[in-house]
Amino acid sequence: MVSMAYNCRTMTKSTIQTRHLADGELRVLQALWALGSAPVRDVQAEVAAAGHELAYNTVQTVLSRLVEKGLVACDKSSAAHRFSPLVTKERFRKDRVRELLQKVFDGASGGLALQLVKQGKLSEEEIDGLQEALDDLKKKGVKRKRRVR
Amino acid sequence: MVSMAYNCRTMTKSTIQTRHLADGELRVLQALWALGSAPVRDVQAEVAAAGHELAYNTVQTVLSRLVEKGLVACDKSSAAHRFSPLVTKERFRKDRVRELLQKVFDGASGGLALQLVKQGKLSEEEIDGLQEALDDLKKKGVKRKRRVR
DNA sequence: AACAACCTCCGACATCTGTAGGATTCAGTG
DNA sequence: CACTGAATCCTACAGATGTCGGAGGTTGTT
Repeated sequence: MVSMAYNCRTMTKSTIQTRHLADGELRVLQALWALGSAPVRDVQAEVAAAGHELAYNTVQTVLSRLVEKGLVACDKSSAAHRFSPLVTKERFRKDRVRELLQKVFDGASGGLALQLVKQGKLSEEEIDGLQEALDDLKKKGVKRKRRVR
Repeated sequence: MVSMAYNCRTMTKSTIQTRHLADGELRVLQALWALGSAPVRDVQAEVAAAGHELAYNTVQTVLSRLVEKGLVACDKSSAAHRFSPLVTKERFRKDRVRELLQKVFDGASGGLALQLVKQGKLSEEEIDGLQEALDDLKKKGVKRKRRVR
């Protein structure tokens, strides 16, 4: 029924916006990211493996809600339906960061980043990766106006 | 399931953990951060100023819910109660970052930071600040096991 | 065919959030 | 003191989520 709750199906990549998911839904989606495509039974197992036991039916309900929201696809061709994620983990992460920035950090990326560098225990590799990214940024881009939104 | 969702009133600073707040509650809390301490009327005005018109009673309800959750204090000594935040914006931000890290980034700070640097539009100053922070980290911390906070 | 296993579908109920109306109470003014 | 305007308190209702139970359809096996 198309459920236009989230019209995240316009085609420009940057238009897609996933909304904040509640804990349970996120857990199930994460299981799907790990599995790629799977029937309820497997998703349930994966969620359980991740530390959250849930009744079969519960997983099913959550999955169908995710389908309604357009975040998961359901292939009904065979007896046991197979579900698969429609958003990538990367996309989702990006959106969550954006959300956090807007809602909690007044859009100041620098503040969040700084907070992270100070509070997160970064490994040497991570530090290197970051420095590299920063150098890049500085070198080639400071004025490039990348318009989004 | 006991619903002990929020027993955040133990006194050690590091024990306090604010839970994810819904949008409306966050907006009200933000107004309080801006005001410091204020009666409903003022909070309502502040929230409105920030772009969200709400009925007086709505603000009041949200405030009392925040009080229940232990995030806001209510001084009833005078006729019009005065509300004030019990958590600082900093504390809250820190917790939200931690939450995002755990729920969406598998605890990998580096991933989030990188995401930010790439996606967030950082100003030159922010970039400099970050590089500095990173240099610091690298210089003094790499092998020292770094006792938590 | 009859049975057991497994699935899906539908319905349900509790909690949390958004939003607010109506009743009640209180403080200041003729 | 009676009235008025403002503030508080209580109640409500709808939508989103968390969590399932039970009815009823498929399928593989005896």
